[in-house]
Amino acid sequence: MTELLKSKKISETPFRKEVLAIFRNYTNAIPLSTVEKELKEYNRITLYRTIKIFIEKGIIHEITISGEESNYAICHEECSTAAHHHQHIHFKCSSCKKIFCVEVDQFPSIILPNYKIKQLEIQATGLCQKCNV
Amino acid sequence: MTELLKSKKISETPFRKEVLAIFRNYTNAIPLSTVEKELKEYNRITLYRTIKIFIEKGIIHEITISGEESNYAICHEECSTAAHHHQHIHFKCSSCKKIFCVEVDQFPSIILPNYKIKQLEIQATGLCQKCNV
DNA sequence: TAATATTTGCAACATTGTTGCAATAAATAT
DNA sequence: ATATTTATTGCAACAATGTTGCAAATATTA
Ligand SMILES: [Mn+2]
Ligand SMILES: [Mn+2]
Ligand SMILES: [Zn+2]
Ligand SMILES: [Zn+2]
Repeated sequence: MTELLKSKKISETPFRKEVLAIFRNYTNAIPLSTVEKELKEYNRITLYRTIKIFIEKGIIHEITISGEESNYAICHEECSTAAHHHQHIHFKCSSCKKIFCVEVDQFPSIILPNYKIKQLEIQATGLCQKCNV
Repeated sequence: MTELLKSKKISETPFRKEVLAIFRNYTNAIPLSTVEKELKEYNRITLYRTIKIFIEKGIIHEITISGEESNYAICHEECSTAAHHHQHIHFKCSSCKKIFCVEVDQFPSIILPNYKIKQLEIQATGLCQKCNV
């Protein structure tokens, strides 16, 4: 299962495997601080570089929400090295604060008179299943 | 026209008027670095605090795009002190790199089986009118 | 197993944002 | 208009976040 690193053509080091495993253990997106908590021991700089290369290689993607720490999640769709083009939305639960990547069968489209839209990115806020009892 | 500061119940100081005027002179969203360039002379800390209070009071709103400097734009809709609820999308032109707040007559809605969506935030990428010749 | 390419960790630095506090300026009440 | 009250500004000092060059260590390839 750590074939992923090889398939993305980056060296398979213990540290990278460890970080990848952390992302895989979560069903939601997580910030750097969570990755840090999960790692027993780590070098701050190496972690930054690991996150960076994971994003570049299409292993994880970044989710930014105003005024909050960036979150990161595994790319389930096949992401190119060049760009992340996800047809899913980012859902933030206002109760448990977790951020989920959610597939949606009918991704909306917008037409604007004076703009040529190539891509949409959608963030939703609300309640996740667990919190919406 | 500087009534805005009074109406938002914050003191009307020369510096705040100056910063507000800068935002009003742009039709697109701008990052802090642009505000800084426009100001002849300024105190870094005061500027941070000004941006912060402008956001809190619903005068401007923040637009965050992955891996980029935050951008800020005047709130044209009436924003409460509590939260910014904009029914417009944020459009980033991949050519001129400008970010625009764009009204859309039919704001899309999404229904997800396991989530209760309260609010959507939409970012679009593509070409603006000027760049789409 | 040796040669080569890549990653890691250190030191040092850059950038970005925050806080306490006294001086200053703005708003309000006389 | 002037005094009183309240809020803002700027300084110093700090905290958090992210970056770079480079030598040692490790992974990949031959
Ligand atoms: Mn996602
Ligand atoms: Mn906007
Ligand atoms: Zn939840
Ligand atoms: Zn453009």
